[in-house]
Amino acid sequence: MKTVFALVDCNNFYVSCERVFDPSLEHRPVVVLSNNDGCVVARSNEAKALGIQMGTPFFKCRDLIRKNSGKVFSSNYSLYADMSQRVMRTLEQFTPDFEIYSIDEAFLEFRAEDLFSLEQLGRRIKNTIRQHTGIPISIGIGQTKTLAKIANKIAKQSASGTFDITDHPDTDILLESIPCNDVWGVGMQYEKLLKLNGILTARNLKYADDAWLRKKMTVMGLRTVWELRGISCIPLEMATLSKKGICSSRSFGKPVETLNELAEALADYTAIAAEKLRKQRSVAPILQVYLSTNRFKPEPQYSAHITYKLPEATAYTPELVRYATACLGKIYRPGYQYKKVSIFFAGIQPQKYLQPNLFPVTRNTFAQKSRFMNAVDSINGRWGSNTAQFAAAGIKKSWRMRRQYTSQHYTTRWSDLPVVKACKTG
DNA sequence: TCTGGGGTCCTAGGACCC
DNA sequence: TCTGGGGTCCTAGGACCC
Repeated sequence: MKTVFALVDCNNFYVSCERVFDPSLEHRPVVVLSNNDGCVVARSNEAKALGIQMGTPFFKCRDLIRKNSGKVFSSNYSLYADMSQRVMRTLEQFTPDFEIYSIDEAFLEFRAEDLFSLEQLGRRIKNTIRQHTGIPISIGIGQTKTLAKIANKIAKQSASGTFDITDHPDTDILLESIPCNDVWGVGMQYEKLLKLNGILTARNLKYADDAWLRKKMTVMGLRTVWELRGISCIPLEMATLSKKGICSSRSFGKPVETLNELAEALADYTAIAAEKLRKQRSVAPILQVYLSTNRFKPEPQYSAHITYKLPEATAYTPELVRYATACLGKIYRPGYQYKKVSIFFAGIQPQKYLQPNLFPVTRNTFAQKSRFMNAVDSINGRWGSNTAQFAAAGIKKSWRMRRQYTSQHYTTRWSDLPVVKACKTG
């Protein structure tokens, strides 16, 4: 059975989410910043035209944006996650063979013979998403996921916003115009390696030697190249798999020196990661704590990490906070200006396979701990995160990240609902 | 003043086993 | 004089993605 893949990608997703609720942002340079208002992570086409690159530190382009009457937003993840869900729910209506690839991308698979015109189908999807959610998208169609990705890049440049590479008389001509680092799976390191070996375009890559690729870029690289040749090697992944590692990490709004404040922040992040753990009904047997200063500053640098194997895997926040705090105490050195602390849970396993320790480590039973955590999670689910939180995470939280330009929670908070004003006509 | 956060997969090498 | 072969598991590190 011959199938084709369509890659749907939301255009400038975070910016588009903001624009849905504020039409005055159309035709203006708009950027959305990363956590802590650090770097640019989304740009409108007008901002791209000003030469603002993905990942540019905000302080380097602030003036340029201001001079061009641009608008800046801190990231508003609850808004973007909610809008993403709406897009995905609409996409699902077009095929059961559907993979959510990221917050703003999805792969759809179709049986080629079922379809009259792929290009037409693409346009129908695009119009429906626009009508239902207000988000503009681009669609690329190809015989493999990698080719669909390339088709999507081409679609973004076209007026229609869709492009079907299966329909093209000579793909080699198209691939000739694509630099090899634009191919999905080729990053900076491989780009350098390929360049050294005279491989500059996607077309060069397509005809590179298999044995050499296998040796230099592992099976992953070989898979990518076969996909360029039209042989599908990367299947659709429809099930959402449980995470194998869960991390929570944020840099501070201002440098932090004391162990006390670091421990507060770490407790806060540990509670966030533990909630994710419980959400997928897992427990963690191993935790890692990372600590580091600001590598961009000329001051003395220090970074360290420590791995700790728990006596018994758990998702119980108070226990995890206790272990994490003890780990932090071991790697903390006074006299440094710290920028970031992180927690990482590894070796994650389903809670139902939990191997209890022969010698119980706490007096509370598993059932008691579960009931307590369930109560905390449902309070926060109902009334908003941080409604119930642990005192270890502090009250003042002076280390908290900067978010100076946040928009409203238009779709997830009653008090922030957009208001439609009536106006007289005629 | 000011530089993000959260994941995946693969490989090489060492420890350990019989 | 002379010191095997084959396997598994774990970890660190490196590549990639959005």
